[in-house]
Amino acid sequence: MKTNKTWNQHVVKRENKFLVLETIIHNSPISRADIATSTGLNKGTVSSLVNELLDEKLINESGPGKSSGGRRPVMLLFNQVAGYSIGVDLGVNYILGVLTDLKGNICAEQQVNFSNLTYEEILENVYTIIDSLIAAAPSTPFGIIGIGVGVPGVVNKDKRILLAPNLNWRNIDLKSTLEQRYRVPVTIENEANAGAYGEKNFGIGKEFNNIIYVSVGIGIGVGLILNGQLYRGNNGFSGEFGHMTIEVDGSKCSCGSEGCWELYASEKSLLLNAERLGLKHEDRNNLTLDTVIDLAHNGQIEAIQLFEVIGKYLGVGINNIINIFNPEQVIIGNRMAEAEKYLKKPMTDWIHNQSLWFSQKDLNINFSNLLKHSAALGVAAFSAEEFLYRTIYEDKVVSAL
Amino acid sequence: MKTNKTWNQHVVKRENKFLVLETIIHNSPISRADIATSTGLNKGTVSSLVNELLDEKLINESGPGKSSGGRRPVMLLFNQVAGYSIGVDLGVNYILGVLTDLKGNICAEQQVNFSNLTYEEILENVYTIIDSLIAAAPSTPFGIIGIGVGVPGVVNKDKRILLAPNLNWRNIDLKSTLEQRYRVPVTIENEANAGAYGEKNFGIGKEFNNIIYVSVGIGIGVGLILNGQLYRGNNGFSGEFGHMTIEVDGSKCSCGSEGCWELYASEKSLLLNAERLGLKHEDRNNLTLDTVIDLAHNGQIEAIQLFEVIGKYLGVGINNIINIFNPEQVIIGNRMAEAEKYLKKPMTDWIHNQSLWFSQKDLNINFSNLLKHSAALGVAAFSAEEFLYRTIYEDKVVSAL
DNA sequence: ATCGTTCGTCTAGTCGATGAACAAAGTTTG
DNA sequence: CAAACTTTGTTCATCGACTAGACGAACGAT
Repeated sequence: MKTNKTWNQHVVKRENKFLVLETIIHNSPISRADIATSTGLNKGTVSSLVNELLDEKLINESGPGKSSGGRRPVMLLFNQVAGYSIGVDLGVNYILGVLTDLKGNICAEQQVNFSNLTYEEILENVYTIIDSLIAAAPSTPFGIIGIGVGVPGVVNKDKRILLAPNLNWRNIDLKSTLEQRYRVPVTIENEANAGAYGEKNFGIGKEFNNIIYVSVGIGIGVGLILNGQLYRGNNGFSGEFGHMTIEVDGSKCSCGSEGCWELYASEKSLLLNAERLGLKHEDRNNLTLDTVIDLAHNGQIEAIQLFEVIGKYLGVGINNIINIFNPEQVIIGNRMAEAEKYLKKPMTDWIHNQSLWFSQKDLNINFSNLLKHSAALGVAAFSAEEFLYRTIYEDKVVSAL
Repeated sequence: MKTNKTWNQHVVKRENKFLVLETIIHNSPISRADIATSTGLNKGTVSSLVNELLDEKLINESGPGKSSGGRRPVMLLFNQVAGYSIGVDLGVNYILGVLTDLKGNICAEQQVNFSNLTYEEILENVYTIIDSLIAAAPSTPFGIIGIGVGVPGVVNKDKRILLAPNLNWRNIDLKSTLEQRYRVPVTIENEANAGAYGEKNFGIGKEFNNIIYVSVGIGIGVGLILNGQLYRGNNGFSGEFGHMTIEVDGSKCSCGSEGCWELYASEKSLLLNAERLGLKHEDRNNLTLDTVIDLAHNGQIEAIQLFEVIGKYLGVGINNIINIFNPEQVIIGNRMAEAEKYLKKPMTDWIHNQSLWFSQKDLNINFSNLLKHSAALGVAAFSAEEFLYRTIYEDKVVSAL
């Protein structure tokens, strides 16, 4: 990538320092000598950069490692507990908050479920969750290094929530609200983007660089990792795949268009179909995704067939995704991923039959393995990554992420 | 962008040298002093880099410029005639070759039309065209710096043509064939990718960084410029938008799937519909796109209505594109763009009615202004760009483009 | 003619990467 | 067990690219 920036030795140093840090993060424990060979940097250079990182408390020396026929190396570890990050997944009917160390390990977790709350009430719940996560954080050199929030809606480049239809939110500046209260950097991100980032960093997408993460919940959103980077579009609105037309002149969608994908393949559509069938759970009368899954588990054929329909339509949309992006990996995530057992076959059958043969080369189709944690971990990782940038670039350069 | 590479002073120098060259290319005539202020580099640094570029014949000094109250600056010009590039657009029923200078100005042009030729026959035509373009090139320091070919099919990362359905080609290594004959670097690229690159560099897309170029010919292909760079997908197969399903269980497509976009919005579909209607041109009996356009120009209502249908379906697909990519610009190119007059209104009407309001912010929908030249100019530009990289990076580093 | 301004070059200085030498701490071998 | 070899990590002199600032040249304005 051509960056239209001038290069000088200061940039070189920062870039190399970041490279050394990343090498330690992803390969710890690792010795100075190994860093030198794996990065191609000179031993002396690595030594001096490592010493700076030690001074900044970003890494630690652990005891000596195994000898390979000579002096034993001093192993270096990423100091993943130098600070803690908070990630909040703000769903349509739940809030999930996690406290993670800098490497994305979950140290504490809080969840509340609700329905039909006002913005103010939801905000109170968010405060409560964040407060208790902060209280749960050990005392560390850097403390809480940032808060990330994933929302089921459209977020613009200034991190303002333009529209969250299922929450009935419009034009909300949650970022400033939280920053004023907690005095730490806050980032707001679309839930699908966050989930994609979570899967890329901690989940099943670790090894891949062109990932399409399909978040199937009440609606459908898509997060795009292209060439290893999150693609957000011109204004931050990319991935509104839920409103991709798959049936011209199909049923009307609330978005104003017709035949949108999420009318056929989302949780909303599943529940609608279930209701139409008059499906009922033994001990409840209010249908939810979980109840339908229960029914399927109990072997009820209608419930299983409902999932098979959803699976086929997921296949239709994913087939489009494959033709468009030629991705390495497609990940199905969010709540619907829990029905993998019933969705997988009809979905992959459709894809194998319909997709162009060359597109199926090197293609992986997976269900999320982080399940409900994808988005929360993703936003927490955004904060952690930005914190490392800030620390290395010392002068308040905001990450160009 | 994080490149997992080490940085040292050599990289810094090359990068700055390339930056200076780009500044001259895009702002010539420009003085050394202006380059310094606009790049942020020191005057001395610029001076020494400029002198190297002069030695390498990549730039020229022209006479003194206007004084702004002091010594008159020496103006620098990009030596756009240091070498010439050849771009070939290999269509389904035509070959268009252009000879361009390094800035993309067309110096010579050759076209032949044909139908139903074998690979060998087409190859002969390509040779003839390239030979005559080479003969037309003035003698220059670097001569012909490369040949680019755009093809209507799927090209993998090794530049092998895996499949060109409308030419009935499979697994063809045109790159090696041409390189052996002409002994210059050859690049093969999908026609839509090439067109996108052409429009981004020379056409209506100059000012934009997130461009979706929709090439509407016999089939439909799409070239993606995301964050200023061509996105090719994991294996180079991205942009097979023609086979995006827009109608589940719609008509069968040759690709094996159903309801593909290009069944509704391409030249192929236009001609099919025209035939069904029994449309006939005065003096010909074989229908082509041009004849239908002629009929529309003559006010024949059925022909105009045919275009309106195509326009609507173009709108359907482009609406999907907008929801998916949140682009800055969508460009409709290739042969169908010539019918802009009849397509535009039904297309934009559909889009304005169906697209989410926030997606339409900062969105430009344009028809190509390079018309049939987009792809040929694009591939020529690939070669030119790679030549500059090679020259600056001297040791045979292949462009990471 | 003189003064102030701008352009481009030149020189000394700074900073970071590099390579080589070296000390420290191991292992292997006879 | 001692000698020889290996590997690790530090130190130091050197190199190369950028920078700041001085300087002369060229030009406009007074």
